[in-house]
Amino acid sequence: MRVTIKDVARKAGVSTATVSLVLHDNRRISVETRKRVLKAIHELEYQPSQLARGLVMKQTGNIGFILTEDHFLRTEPFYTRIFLGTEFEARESSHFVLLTTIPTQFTEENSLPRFVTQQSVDGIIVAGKVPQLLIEKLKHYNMPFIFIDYYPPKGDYSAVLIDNIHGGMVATEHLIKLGHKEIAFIGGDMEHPSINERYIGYKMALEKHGIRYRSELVITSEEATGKESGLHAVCSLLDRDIKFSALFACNDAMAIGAMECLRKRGLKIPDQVSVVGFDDIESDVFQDPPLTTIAVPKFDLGIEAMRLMREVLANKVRKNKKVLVPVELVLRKSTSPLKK
Amino acid sequence: MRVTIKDVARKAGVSTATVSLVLHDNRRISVETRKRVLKAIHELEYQPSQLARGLVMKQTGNIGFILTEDHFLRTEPFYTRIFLGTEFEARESSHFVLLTTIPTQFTEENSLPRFVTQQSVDGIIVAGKVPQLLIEKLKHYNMPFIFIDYYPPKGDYSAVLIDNIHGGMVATEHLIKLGHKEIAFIGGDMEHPSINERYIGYKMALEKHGIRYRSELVITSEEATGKESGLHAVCSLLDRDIKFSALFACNDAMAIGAMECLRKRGLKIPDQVSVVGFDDIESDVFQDPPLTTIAVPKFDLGIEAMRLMREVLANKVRKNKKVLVPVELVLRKSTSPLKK
DNA sequence: TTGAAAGCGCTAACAC
DNA sequence: GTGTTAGCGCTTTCAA
Repeated sequence: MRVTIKDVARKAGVSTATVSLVLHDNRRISVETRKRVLKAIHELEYQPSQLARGLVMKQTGNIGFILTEDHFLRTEPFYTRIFLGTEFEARESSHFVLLTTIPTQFTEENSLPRFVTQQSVDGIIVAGKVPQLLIEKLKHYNMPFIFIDYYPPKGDYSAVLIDNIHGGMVATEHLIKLGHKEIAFIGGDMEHPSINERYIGYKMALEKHGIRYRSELVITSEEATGKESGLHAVCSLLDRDIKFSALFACNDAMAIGAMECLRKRGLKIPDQVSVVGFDDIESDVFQDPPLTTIAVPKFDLGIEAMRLMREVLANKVRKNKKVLVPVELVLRKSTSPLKK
Repeated sequence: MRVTIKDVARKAGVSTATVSLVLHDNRRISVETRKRVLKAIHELEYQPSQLARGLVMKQTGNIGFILTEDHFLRTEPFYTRIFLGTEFEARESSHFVLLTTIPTQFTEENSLPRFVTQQSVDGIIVAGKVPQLLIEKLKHYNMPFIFIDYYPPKGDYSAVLIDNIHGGMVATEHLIKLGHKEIAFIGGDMEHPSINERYIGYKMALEKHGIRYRSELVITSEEATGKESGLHAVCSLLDRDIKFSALFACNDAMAIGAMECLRKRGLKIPDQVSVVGFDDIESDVFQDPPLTTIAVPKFDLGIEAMRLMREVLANKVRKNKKVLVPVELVLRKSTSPLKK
């Protein structure tokens, strides 16, 4: 049989109410009894029942974590790291995180995660880009939700976002400081806010340093943001005989594809072309040369989301607070000063 | 305010007990009232509180899922797939799965997952190889646990395992049927039951087909089971001038490393050496040539674990039942008939 | 500073 | 067949 608050009360010679009060360290308990109760708790190895507590306090102690199946099953442990951050931070407030995936193509036929229909969570964290339909459906339930690394086109929500604009600037400025002036940008899925922001950062850096923006140096027509897209984008640049001494790819996957093309065409990295990516994925280090990039602190994204969730749950904050997680340049071997 | 069983009872003009009985579809309720109750439930969109239910039924409705941080963050989505299987199957019985990681080097300093110390789960699923210390600590809590793809050296537990022996046989027999007689085996971390079983399967197949086991064709000295180990193992074989026309690697990672070495040494795959792996990881398809392997149904492993957990929870089964999940040969391009 | 008691939403005897 | 009632383990007024 489980040790209950009654057992503790009996052992300490007090009422259950008193035990409850010391548990919530209420100060109007005398040091004396407080000590007795604590001792009893310790000796009995008492653990309060979350169930009973939740029942009276009208909260489940759970947070739902939703992402698309694709994102969760990605080879790159991007979202798993974010989840881990959330789970880690959840320990601070004794929350549990219920992870579930939704079909990448979420349609009317698909039902919402059970923990929302069943109201088994106090709030929902949505990681990565998700179908608008999901959001619409989620709105019917009276639960706070927080986005990570995505921001729905309409509506005003709480979110934890990557500081993409700044990252884009830093990446580009790094290249500029190395003496480069002909800096290409390749991106894909430009609808995605994150990608678009990195592009904005690129443009801002150019402007700041008085370098003219040249549209022929920019590829934004790729549909996807994978290796193949990167390869394709750079090849198309090269095919059109566009000259550039440096390249900023909107993410590492594309950067890696780009390097593949560059290598194939016999261009030396970084001697002839400097390359910088974005994300800091695991395989960067195994590239030849290792890829210089903007590191995104995945774990921190999860941590911040959980913290924000706590604030929202405690009504400490307006429902549309945003937090921008800083990124930083990681110097590896794919960039070098412009050779004359 | 949440819709409760009382609201339903009032609306249907019955007692809460009746509603509860309908919910658990007890048959001694007249079709008539049953219908009324169901209607009320539907109209009010009533969702029973898991909290309240759990409190009286003395079960949390949660299952804990533990794996090491390393395993969860692996590039290859092996354990994430297993988790997904568990989570998917959990829907059948309205369970929630609480995923948490433990440090890969779990020591006395590390505490157990909160959901176990706090008794917030009804059972625990442990995926992958974990430190013995974890298991010892877990035993103190009176909860059933089930292992996936690992079996502790001591003790007798419930487990969902890959049919490695059979898989090892099938892989080897495939090679034998192709005419190969000089079949090398490379393995690492032979303490791991799964690896060792695959090795046993290899030996059994040889014996079955009257092929003499030759220890010089076997490398079991590698510490790890990664790409580098595979590369190293095969190179050492080649360095010693050992002849073989086929190779069975204990997993795909090693197989891929092996192919790298083979390619470097100028050996054609499959013309000069046929290669079979084990696991069916994502990158198999991108190898040159695509790797023939034994496919492990990761999702199914998770499903089976959850099913087994249900049986154990319902006391339908002894605590040490094991289920072996079948594997199958996936033919790709890395094997071919022996060339004379 | 502490205790008595009500009640969170549900289930399960036990009556009727 | 259906209702009454007593909890499950906790928190929280309200009294004392």
